Amino acid sequence: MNTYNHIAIEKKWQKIWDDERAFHAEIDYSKPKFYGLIEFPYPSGQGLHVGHPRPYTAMDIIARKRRMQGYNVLFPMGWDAFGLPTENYAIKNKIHPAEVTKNNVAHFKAQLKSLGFSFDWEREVNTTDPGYYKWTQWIFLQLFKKGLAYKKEIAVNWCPSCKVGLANEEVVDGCCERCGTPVEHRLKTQWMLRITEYAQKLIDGLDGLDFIDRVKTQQINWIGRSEGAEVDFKAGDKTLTVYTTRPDTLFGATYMVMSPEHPYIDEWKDQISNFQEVEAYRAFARSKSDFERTELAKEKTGVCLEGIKAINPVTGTDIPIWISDYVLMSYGTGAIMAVPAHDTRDWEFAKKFSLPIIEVVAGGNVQEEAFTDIQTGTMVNSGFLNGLRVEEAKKAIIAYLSEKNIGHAKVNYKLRDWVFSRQRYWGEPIPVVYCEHCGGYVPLPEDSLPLLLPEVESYEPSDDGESPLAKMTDWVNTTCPVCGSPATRETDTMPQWAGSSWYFLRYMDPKNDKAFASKEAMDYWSPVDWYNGGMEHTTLHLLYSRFWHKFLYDQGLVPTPEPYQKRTSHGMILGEDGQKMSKSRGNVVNPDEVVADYGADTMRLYEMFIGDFASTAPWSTQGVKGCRRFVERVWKLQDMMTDSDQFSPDLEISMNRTIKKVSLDFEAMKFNTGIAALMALLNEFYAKGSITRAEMKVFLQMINPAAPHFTEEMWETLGFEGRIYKSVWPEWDEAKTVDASVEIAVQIMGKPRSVIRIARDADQETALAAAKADAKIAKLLEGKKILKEIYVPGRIINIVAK
RNA sequence: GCCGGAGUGGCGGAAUUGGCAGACGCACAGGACUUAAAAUCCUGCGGGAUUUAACCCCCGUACCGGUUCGAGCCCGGUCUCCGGCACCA
Repeated sequence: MNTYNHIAIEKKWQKIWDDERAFHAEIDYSKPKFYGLIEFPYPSGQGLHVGHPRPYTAMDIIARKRRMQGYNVLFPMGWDAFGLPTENYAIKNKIHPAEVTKNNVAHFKAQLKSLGFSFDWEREVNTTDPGYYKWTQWIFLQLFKKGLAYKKEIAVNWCPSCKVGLANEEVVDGCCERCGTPVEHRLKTQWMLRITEYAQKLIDGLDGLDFIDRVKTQQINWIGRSEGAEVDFKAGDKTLTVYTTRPDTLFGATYMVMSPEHPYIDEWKDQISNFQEVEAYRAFARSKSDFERTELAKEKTGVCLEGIKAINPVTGTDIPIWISDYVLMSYGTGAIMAVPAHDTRDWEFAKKFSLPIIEVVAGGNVQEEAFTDIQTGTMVNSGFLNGLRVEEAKKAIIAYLSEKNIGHAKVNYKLRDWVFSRQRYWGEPIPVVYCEHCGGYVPLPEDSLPLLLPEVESYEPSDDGESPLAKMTDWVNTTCPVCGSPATRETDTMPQWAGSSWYFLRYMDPKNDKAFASKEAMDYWSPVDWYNGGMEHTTLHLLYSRFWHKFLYDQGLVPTPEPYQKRTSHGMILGEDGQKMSKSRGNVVNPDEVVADYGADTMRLYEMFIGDFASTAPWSTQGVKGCRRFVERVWKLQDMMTDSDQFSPDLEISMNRTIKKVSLDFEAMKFNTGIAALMALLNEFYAKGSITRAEMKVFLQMINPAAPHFTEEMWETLGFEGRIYKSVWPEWDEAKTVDASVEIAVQIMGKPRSVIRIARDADQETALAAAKADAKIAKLLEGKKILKEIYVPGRIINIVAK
């Protein structure tokens, strides 16, 4: 037997697979299909990280197994290549970002190929390719035409280091997700996408989907639906509307609070006697960054608007209006009714400023703390609501408000519209022009797409927050496609999330230049059957792409209301020291070295064997060696093989059990236990000192999806027919997964005392007789009275005796 | 603070979902082979008590209590860790 040379073997088979177009998804729409998807990487300059292959190997195993089970499999790969790091690298090294991208992609691709993934490379996509972003722009135009893309002056999260506006989802603890710099607020005109329009649909759509629960709950929490009511208060000469989830406590509203940004404040300027003080507070609130707002002690601050009074609509009482930054302009109406007795924040505020606290739900001590329980309380001090329970009172007050026309039920969402523009170069140009004559933004004609990124001298963004494209006056100044008047191009570009919001559709028909994908291709391949990705994308990419897809569905452009049928998630791989891998810690494992030293097959097996797929796990070089040892032991089976084309009788059950376990475990992403079962079976072959040809065939097939190279090599060497990747996945015989006789434990008083071997389907009488005949059991039962006997066939016998 | 998830040997982790806790791998120890080492193969490996040896016995799945013939798994309470959200009215 030749020695195992992973370098030669892996190179050989990677070339053969390429030459044979082994993993090309057929355009044969009559076969059953399987569309498996993993998140396409951002091709960074650092190259592949050992974290990348974990989900890729997992889905590769599923894809390879499904092919062996007769499916037409689409398992594609591409590049999410727009983005800041490339642009920053380009600026620093004076290379065009497109050039940087090209180099990085080539490096990534070589690394992925060295791992032997069965991607259909003929369907490779790249978001920075004009043939691709043409359709990103096209979809944007559809959103624009339906009023879902709009421009608005808003206070954006501004990262002073990246010099770019950020979406809410990109701000973590008040800091820039990417560089950690505290985010500031800046007023800027930004393109927005009306994802809020789809808030309810995004919640409802989750119902029929096979997403892991963590993902569903996180999306639901992020969307943040709440049910309540809007109530109108007379306030000065105006009507001030508030949103509340506790309309039942209206009788306890002893003051109101407006956000410092509320527009009424300026309109009341002449009537507010302490306006200077109010202005000072507003300036103070404005200067606080998000970081300070979340990190600083949540000590309540605020100023009373002197000279303006509101009236509680149910009690008729005059109540004061305050402004405070604990009320946000971006949620509800930007104003609240304060019920200090039953809301923790209002209670703190009322205590600090000595405002009256009136109990309207009995059950707590509202002088000590706010009583917020909605289950147990009964209404008091509340006129016609007295005596009702909270839920009843909510209905009653809403009915009353509706009848008087001063309020109504209302649903609110925490989700906010998606800030869609970036003041950077390396992104998709937004295909609109601003035309004075037409009085606004005019979309470019669809047949003029793609709108190419112009060549610029310098990619550097400016401190004033203008995109590098703004400096390109030749490009910016154009004519309006509608009226022909002079017009200016939009100079902001799209965020990185744009291209990834629909890429799975492009894979279905990647070269189409008439449409983003043909109806035929989408009807066949949609939806993605299984999408595995990181938890960190739950409220970003995953939510954004569901939104785009739902929009496209509503326009009749895609066949399914949801893009992904199933979503699973993998855990992170930590450094050997249990810490997150990072350059500064010096604990980064380079996948190229692992592949070179141990081989791709070992690397793949190890990453699957490392632990529970969904959990984080630390890297272990010793563990890698253990998997290499497994590969070599399998390799050495060649010397032990006999010619028999049957399973040997004493291994028949093990064989069938292992086929079943591996088949089911892989399907459930329990790769660690699936591989453990293969190792256990290997140990059986070693214990026996031989393996039959029939056993070898099935054994190699089961290992193949996880470790495709050396199994293919052994398949060929041993003279099995064709290619292993084209062979048919083994089936198990359920009847042969169980032995006729079985060992079961015999307990006395719940403690295991002995083990007996009896027929699997032995009846209670036989089983108990056998148990009592056991010497140990007989001895322990001597002189005792049997009170109860439990027999669970195939599992256990428990005898209760005193 | 709120919402999720978890806590099992020296380590990564198993446990048919209420039925012999610790599969499989790593590390470690002993043995075989070797001039020797590595590699490889075999054996052992939760803790304790006891023993010439085997059997046997006790304890053990973060902690306290409960349900059950039987609990790592279910219920009540406590602690710790991880993830998400966080002044959302």
